[in-house]
Amino acid sequence: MPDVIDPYDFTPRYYQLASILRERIAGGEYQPNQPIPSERQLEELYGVSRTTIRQAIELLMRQGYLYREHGRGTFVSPQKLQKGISELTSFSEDMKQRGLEPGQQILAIDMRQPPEKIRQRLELEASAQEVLYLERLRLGDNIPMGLQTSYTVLPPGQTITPAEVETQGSIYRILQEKFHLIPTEADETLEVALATPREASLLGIAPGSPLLLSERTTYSQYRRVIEFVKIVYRGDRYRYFAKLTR
Amino acid sequence: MPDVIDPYDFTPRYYQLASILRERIAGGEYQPNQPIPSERQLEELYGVSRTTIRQAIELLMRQGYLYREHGRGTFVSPQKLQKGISELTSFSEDMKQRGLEPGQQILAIDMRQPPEKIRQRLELEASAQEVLYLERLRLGDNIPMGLQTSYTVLPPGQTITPAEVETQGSIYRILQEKFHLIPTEADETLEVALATPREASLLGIAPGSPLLLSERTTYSQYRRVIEFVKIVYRGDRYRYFAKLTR
DNA sequence: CCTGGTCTGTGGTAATGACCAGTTAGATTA
DNA sequence: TAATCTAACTGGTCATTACCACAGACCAGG
Repeated sequence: MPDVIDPYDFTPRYYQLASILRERIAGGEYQPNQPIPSERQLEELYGVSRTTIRQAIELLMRQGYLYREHGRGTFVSPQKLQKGISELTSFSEDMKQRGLEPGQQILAIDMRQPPEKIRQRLELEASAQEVLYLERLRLGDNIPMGLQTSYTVLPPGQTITPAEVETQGSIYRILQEKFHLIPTEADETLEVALATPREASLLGIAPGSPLLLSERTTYSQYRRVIEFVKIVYRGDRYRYFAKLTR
Repeated sequence: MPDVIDPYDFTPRYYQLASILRERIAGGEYQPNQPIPSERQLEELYGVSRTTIRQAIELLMRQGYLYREHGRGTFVSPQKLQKGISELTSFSEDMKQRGLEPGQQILAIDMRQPPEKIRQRLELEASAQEVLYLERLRLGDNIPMGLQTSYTVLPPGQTITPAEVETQGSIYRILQEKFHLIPTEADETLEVALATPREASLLGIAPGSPLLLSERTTYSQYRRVIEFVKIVYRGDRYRYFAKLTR
């Protein structure tokens, strides 16, 4: 990434500028809680308009790199760089962020009519189409971390084969590459549950052991439900992170 | 809220416009998954520039009311209005959102030197100042929901009296009104824990019962740590909500 | 010594005009 | 008929100019 704006680059200028500033921050050139150059100065420095400058800065603010104070300036956030700020991630990405090698063991995969409760959460009509059912044991560094049950809504007439899931690993990637469906938003709930005998034996713990139960509904860029996922995590191995803002 | 932009209003025009559009959506005038007028049309309709239109729309997108598709239009999100989208809230606000009457029973309140582990999370120097220690039983509709332990950093020399906490209820409000400290960001972790005998008796459950353990570090508008809060919730009574985005 | 102005630099809001980049539907062409 | 092109939308990016609102420093007057 060069240090100047390239007008012949395809990517927007405000995006290029954001990358440059992000590097300056990462490189320690701009220190935490210290101001970066003012908008008017940046205008001079990089030969772009204030409109563009502000777009770049807003992007970096949303990403948590900068904060502003009216009348004072724009400052570098003192955030220790921490992965896993509550963004929408798949289990695979989640594990990688924690520095663990993601793995999985598929227990079931087929197309089926979802039960009534699930059908409602998928916002499907009663004349229900079949959805992809998938039950997987999720591993981190080859150790069972959780048991995941998912119902995925595919475009009518489409299917995903077991082979595809095996090789790709991430359902999200398949959805994106094959159907151009991009998960952009999700609602998640977390609560405590106790392991059933089946869950316990699969996870290698005693029945009745405490679990962290996550239920997630994922929406596409068109605000349609893509999937409903239920995961029970081993209570002793998993911790959930969230970054909240006001 | 009028249906026209008032140039003599103190509030920014893009904010006024956002309110108007939000009402049109709430009133069903703009239907879910249907397009709202294009940016050029809104320019005509409300007599403001496209710059302002776009700011209003971006605001409503961040709030989840609208989504856009390049080349097609701007559409109303089909989201059922749901409270508790992962925003930074206090326990009191949280309870209200769930339709429960928040209550509390203060078990301890004093100024003290925090233990080493806590001091690090508060990002305080070793020459540690005293912080406000508070232990409260949190109630929802007069039923124990959780046990909260908090360490709050006050400006040097300042204190908060038990009376203030009793009457105000919310520490956040006191911080804001008395010290102009606004909580703007927080990091939270959730995991499973088992009730100690003391926790169990306070919460009215059996020792060893599963709990949802939340640890939260809250930051001010100046990106300084305001407080560190640990809450154990009754596993059978509490569920955590989060809204994730990509 | 404090109080209240004023000046200057900061970000915040807004209008205008221009062009780029997807999407769609109707007209045109093979 | 079917494929293609084109024109007219949509939102996305960018430059320029102007003025407002807040913070801080400095200075004059009490």
